[in-house]
Amino acid sequence: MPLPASFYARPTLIVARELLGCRLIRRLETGEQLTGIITETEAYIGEEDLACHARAGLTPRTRVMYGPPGRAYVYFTYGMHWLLNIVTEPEGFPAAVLIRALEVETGLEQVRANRPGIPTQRLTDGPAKLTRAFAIAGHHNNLDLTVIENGLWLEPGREIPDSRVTIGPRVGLYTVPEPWKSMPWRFRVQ
DNA sequence: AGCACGATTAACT
DNA sequence: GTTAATCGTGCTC
Repeated sequence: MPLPASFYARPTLIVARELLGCRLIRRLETGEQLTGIITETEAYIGEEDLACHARAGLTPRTRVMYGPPGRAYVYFTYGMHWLLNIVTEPEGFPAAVLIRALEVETGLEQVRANRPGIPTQRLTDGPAKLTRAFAIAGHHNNLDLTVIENGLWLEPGREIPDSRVTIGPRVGLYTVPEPWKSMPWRFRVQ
């Protein structure tokens, strides 16, 4: 059963922490399923957070983050990469969790085919790597992830104890001013 | 209309 | 450690 909208309609930091260990499932058009356990997330929270795209307010790009929780916010960056986020908080408040890394469970052969020439350990250890590996791109933007019909959803997976979770600053923020640059909103499984 | 830059990656010195 | 690749977005003129 997919995680329901009520799971995502909570404070973004709670959702980011609890998504660790959850299973991401991508059902391809062929019917084959790729699954992985989420091992790294980051929270982006509201217009005040100057690292969050919503700092620009409501625009065509950020509209999805203002929408209902449990939708995919997939955006294009650096001219070549797609990044997967999941919208959080009640509708109207712009926030999301970036999925930064996962551990492939099933569909490894297909994942390898999507990431030719890449060593197994490196297939999905970055936010743009996992979208390529799982064939997630712009057409998934604004997709409802609380139903299986759309071919992309999440489920409860493994329990991750706090002792295995590392919390630290978000990465890749070069021109973001303090305090936002250093907020400990990144969650990783050791 | 023009421009600077980016929630990155892979290859390279 | 550095850097090229590559283009949509939002801001300035």
